[in-house]
Amino acid sequence: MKKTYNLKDVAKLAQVSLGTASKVLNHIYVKPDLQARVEAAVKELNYTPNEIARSLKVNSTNTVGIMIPDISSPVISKVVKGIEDFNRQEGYNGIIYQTALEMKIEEQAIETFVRNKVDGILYIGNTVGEEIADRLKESRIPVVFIMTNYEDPAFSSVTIDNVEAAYSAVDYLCRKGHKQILMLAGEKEDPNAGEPRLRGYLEALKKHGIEPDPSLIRHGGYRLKRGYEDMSRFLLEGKKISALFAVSDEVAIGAVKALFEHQIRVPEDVSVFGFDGIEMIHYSEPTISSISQPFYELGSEAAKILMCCMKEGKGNVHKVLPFQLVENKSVTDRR
Amino acid sequence: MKKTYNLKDVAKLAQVSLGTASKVLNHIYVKPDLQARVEAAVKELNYTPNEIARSLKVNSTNTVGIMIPDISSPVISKVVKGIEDFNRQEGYNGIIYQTALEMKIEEQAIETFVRNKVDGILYIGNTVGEEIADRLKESRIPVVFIMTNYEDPAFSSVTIDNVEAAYSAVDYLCRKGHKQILMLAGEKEDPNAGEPRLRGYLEALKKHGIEPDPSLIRHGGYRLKRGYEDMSRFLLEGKKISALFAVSDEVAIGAVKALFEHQIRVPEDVSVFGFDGIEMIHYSEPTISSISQPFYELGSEAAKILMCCMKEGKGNVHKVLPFQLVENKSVTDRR
DNA sequence: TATATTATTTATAACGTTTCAAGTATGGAG
DNA sequence: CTCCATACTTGAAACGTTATAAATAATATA
Repeated sequence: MKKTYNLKDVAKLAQVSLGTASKVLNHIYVKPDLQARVEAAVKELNYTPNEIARSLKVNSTNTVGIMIPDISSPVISKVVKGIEDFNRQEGYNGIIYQTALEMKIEEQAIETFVRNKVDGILYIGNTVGEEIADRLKESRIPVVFIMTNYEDPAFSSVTIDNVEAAYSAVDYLCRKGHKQILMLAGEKEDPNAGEPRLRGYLEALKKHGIEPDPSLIRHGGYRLKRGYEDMSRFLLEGKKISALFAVSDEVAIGAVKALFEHQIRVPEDVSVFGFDGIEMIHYSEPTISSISQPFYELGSEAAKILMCCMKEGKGNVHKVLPFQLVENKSVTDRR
Repeated sequence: MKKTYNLKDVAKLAQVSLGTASKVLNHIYVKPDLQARVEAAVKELNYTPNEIARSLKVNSTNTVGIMIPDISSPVISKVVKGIEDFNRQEGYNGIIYQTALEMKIEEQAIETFVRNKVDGILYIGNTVGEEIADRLKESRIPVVFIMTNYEDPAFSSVTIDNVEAAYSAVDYLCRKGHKQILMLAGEKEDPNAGEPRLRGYLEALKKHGIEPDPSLIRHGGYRLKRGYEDMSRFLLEGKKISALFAVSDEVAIGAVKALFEHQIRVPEDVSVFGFDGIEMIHYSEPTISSISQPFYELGSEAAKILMCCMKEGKGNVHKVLPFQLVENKSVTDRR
């Protein structure tokens, strides 16, 4: 078993001191001849620095912890891509921890991050419990929340304006003459997506003088299957609607399947409006109008802000990125 | 700035030696009273072990490096979920490195993994270049390839039988009476997905006595957009076909969109068969028949094998997981 | 009771870096 | 030619653990 060389070996071979060898590797000036000898030795021994030892000494790991509900969601994975690409370019690594939005697991995640001395934390969730917030604070690690609603001067955040986005979606539907608009609204207790998007929906109805019908507000989930199930259940009631506003594109696509199975045409019979702007909305039949969130940028922007927090030590930056209304073929004009 | 406590502080407070404190934390027997004192001190100081220091000392990080083309792919993200779930349960962390299948970046990934002393590497790609294989070997880190074709006794792997899977897909189409079967075949030089799936296609045609028509084999990409583009391009030629076999579900879904735009009905005019079994095949219109790969299991199984390699030091396990043929509504009977 | 044996605990040396005070060249000024 | 500043280089001390050998306490044996 060939031993793996360390900096001491390099120094010895180059006939310089450990300190000098270290300097060369950190691009600190030493006399050219010594530098050359060290570099030659590095090559000769095929030396690779031990990042663990460095981390221990300088007390910084160039690693960030990433808490997400579920990597297999198209939304999350796009955000993570934005994060990873930015971090990589800065020479940082990421440890991903899937929490399934469960507080217990979130606590484990934080524990793991603390033990592993991550330099920063990126958090995607929806509800941030007090306990979690407290743990994050006592960890004294910079945190940036992504697409996560939580007001606290101790942390930074990157989001879109969910109320405004939902408002403009429903406003769009109303302008097209829709009056009975079902909302598949996500989780009732979700202060991030569920609650604000519902609020936007209500505000838009109000503006258009439409009395909200409680039976047209259905709470449920965010994923494909739930969209299909929740819509199917609604359709069994036989209630008449002219449009559907879904809390996510996955729910919208699931709902379209349910509508199709009930021989209800989209958009001729019922219009559908989604939320998120995942790639698939352009490939479903019909293509689905939606609010497009800049996932990749949400990720990269958050990573960038975190980088500042880690390097300059300050926190409390709050950035709201713009959304976009994407017009596709799933909404018809009722005027 | 409150200092963060270390094991020495704990030992001092508990009035025991450092070694004893260490033992308690590693669940090695010490007299109950000492143990109690240490535990009390740990709680009192809110002590968290420094994993970095431990890693340096024991020369093992409980971390695995994960090389993948792109986390935002529905296929990859499912595999990664399988990996992460298994690793988490074993107390391991993962460092994800997106390679975009570029050798240059793959080299950087390996370099990063070596510096950070990962205990094992999971690799998803398609082509494994000699250089990459050599680097992996000289790193002396256990490696498991996932969904990646590379024959070398030095490494382990988890895959499905792509030839067999493609064969059974095309065989299925042939049995339904299809003769002019277009294959959107992925990359020509891809020994993992592209090449073997094409081989399966050819073998099935041969078995059914169908002379393969070279103009019905189109190389291209694997993602939604490429599926749409590649199919659109094909359709402009006006060539008649009765079925399409797509190298991936994303390609299939993209192609369905192209077909739809050309007013070609699926499956009435053209049948479509996909590959992968991503969730979306059940939500497209029509639902798409496909070969379902056990993504999650591919990931978790690979992580499990890697765990063995890391702990027992042996490599060279090759596991082939079963695929499944999923019958949906995108294929019609032509007999 | 003294001694041999076993069971625990302790002190100390690593692990591979960076850092900083102290040391040694180098070069310029007097 | 001597003396000082300046420019590099060096040696040793960390960083927070684990592991090992040496020391001590506890128990059994005669």
